[in-house]
Amino acid sequence: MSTSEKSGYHHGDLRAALLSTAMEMLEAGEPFSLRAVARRAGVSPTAPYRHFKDRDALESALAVEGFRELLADLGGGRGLPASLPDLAEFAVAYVAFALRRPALFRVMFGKPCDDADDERVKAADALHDLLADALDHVFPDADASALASAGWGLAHGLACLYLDGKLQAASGEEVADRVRSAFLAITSVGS
Amino acid sequence: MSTSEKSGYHHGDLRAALLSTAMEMLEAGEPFSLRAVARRAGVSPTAPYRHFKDRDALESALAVEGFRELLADLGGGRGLPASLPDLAEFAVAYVAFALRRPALFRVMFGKPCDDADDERVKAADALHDLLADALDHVFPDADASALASAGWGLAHGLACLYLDGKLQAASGEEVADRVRSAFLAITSVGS
DNA sequence: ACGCTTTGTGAGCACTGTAAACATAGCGCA
DNA sequence: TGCGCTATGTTTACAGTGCTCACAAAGCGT
Repeated sequence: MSTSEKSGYHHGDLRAALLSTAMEMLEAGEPFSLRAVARRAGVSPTAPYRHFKDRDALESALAVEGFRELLADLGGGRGLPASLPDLAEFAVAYVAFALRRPALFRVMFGKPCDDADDERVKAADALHDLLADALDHVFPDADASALASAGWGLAHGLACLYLDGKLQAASGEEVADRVRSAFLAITSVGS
Repeated sequence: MSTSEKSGYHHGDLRAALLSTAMEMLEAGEPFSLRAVARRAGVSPTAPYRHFKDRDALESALAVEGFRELLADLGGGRGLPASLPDLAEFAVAYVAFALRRPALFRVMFGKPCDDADDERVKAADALHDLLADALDHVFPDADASALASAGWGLAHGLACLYLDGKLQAASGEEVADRVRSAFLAITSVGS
């Protein structure tokens, strides 16, 4: 009641409605367009422009939400990792997120980050910082920044490659196993 | 002469012409559409459909070419890497390729691999195999497959993150340094 | 109660991908 | 040599897209 169906003409909270229907379409795997979300939200094709400058602006907003969820996925119920295997689970969770919400993941990472969008930049930085904290926690003596980039890069790269089918695995479980293996393999290479 | 301007109506080798003008547009950073490449090739808007089923088919062909070049970049003038630093240079070269040809890189990796396109699948596999060979060469005792995935993932992830501005660096040199550092950091973490 | 600002609507433009019917020209075969 | 088949290019057309602009409705402060 509170967020919807007020009168007929004025929607009440179109912005939120647009975001959530857009998110639904993303989850459903439907290709989405500004017009399509407008249609589905029961509103005229140009109404979204009152709330989003651009198609890109809508996507940015979705991406920000995505970053929030990804961060929650990584941080939530886990606390800072304390060991190498804990870090591997980070990577596993990252890839799992990408595979569970492929379209959203693509929106988050598929195109150059719009630097003008502060929220989006901040969200990405938050992720990097979380990684850096985690790695600094496990390896206090190492170059935390380099390690954070490496960790993020590894997780992100594997996510992309599995998402695009460049690497393949039969099930989600198998993906998790392989990501774990990859992570442990590359971190135990220095003899 | 041999590949161009025959009569007026029949182009001679439109397919190749379309591919190369599309590639040029990609390199120039212009957003490309089937119609646009047709226009630029001096041909009617629907002519490309005689040579490519789809927009996707054109992109796949470009991607295949991209994989060829990436492989050449990685293999050429280097031979199989023999040490960990050699492998780091692999990653550096991979990321450098992505930054030097961003649009092409996005075409290669930006969307799910069309499994129906054999050439494209084969090209991607070739890359993975090259990596696996290299890693098996440097670490004969390790799980080559896991290491290859990890190495590819790391390089690919860093490429994406720098490309999207999620990680930042002032110059190409700095990117190279950071990629090297990241690679060396994560491979020397097991004490 | 009046006007200003916010929010939604409508028509319209330039563009895209794609399909279908048509035109041209080169090549194999009589 | 000439005839027709097929490959290749053209035209026309349609639905869908992002986006702009002029208009309409509704809520809010004075």
